[in-house]
Amino acid sequence: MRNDKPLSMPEGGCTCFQIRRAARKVTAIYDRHLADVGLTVTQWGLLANLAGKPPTPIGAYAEVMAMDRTTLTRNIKPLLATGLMTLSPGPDRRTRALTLTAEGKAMVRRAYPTWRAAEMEVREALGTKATTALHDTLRTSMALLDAV
Amino acid sequence: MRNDKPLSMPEGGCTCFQIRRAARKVTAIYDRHLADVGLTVTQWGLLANLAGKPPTPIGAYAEVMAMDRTTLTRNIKPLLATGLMTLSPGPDRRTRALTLTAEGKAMVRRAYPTWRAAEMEVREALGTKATTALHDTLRTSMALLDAV
DNA sequence: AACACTAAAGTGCATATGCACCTATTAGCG
DNA sequence: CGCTAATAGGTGCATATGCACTTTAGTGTT
Repeated sequence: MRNDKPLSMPEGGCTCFQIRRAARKVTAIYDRHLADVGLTVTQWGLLANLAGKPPTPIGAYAEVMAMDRTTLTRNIKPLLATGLMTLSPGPDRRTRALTLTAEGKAMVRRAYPTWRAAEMEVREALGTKATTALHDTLRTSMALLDAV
Repeated sequence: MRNDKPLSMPEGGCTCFQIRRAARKVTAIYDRHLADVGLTVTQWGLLANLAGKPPTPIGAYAEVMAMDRTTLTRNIKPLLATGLMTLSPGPDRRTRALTLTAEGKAMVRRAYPTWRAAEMEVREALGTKATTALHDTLRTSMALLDAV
């Protein structure tokens, strides 16, 4: 086997590159839609998933969102600043629990159709079959990686 | 159809959330391996894909890497600072062309096995079938989204 | 040549990401 | 009770991301 060019196609063959590229592309679509209501897709996710939950500590919510705890700490900053969620003291003096405010709930209701529009744009671009394949593949892959 | 709870599972059902979560997870694996040689996966990608290319202008390279031009401008900063690549003047006084330095080429050779190790870790966690499915699905999906 | 238009790249701002490290508090154990 | 472990959370630093805007340089038209 010749081996002069062992540095083959990291961009085409690198799983990480592929998935990051896809994340950038898809994020751009969602962010473009959600900009109409002044949210990023990350912020939308944090708000929408908190809706209906009881006051949730930072660490627990980070786990739910599969996000680093310190990343969550920073990601909620603009949401706290705009009054869409609040940090209330937990049972523990260490703990601080996240809750949606009334404004936050209103925002979730307002942003929902916008999120749906983004979701539909992707769904229409991909078609039903590719959309299902993408969801299934990602879900399966993540389950396998989480198991490690 | 009842519609009292229209705000259904954005985290499970949101394509964007799924793909960003996957990107975080996979990035962590690659970054953990590549930290051994002092690179992030983004930096590895930028170095490895520049190897063998003639001096490439910023904008052109951003397009190759499917990355925003201004993001590339910033991502190359640590690579320029550590002397792994250089910006030389292009044919045009507006243009600045990227090239790997000798140190950069050496780094690519050195980091290659490390990258392979990360790739293999993911591949082994997923198995051959899921790995192929992930690659194919992402490639297909991106082609469909780029077409829009 | 003068002026408008386009192209290449950088900056300001804001967010997203995560490791290493720090602080405060609680739980547990002798 | 007092010391130690573990737990919850925040900060510093560095990178990653991209939109809006600016700067500089080439292009083209009259």
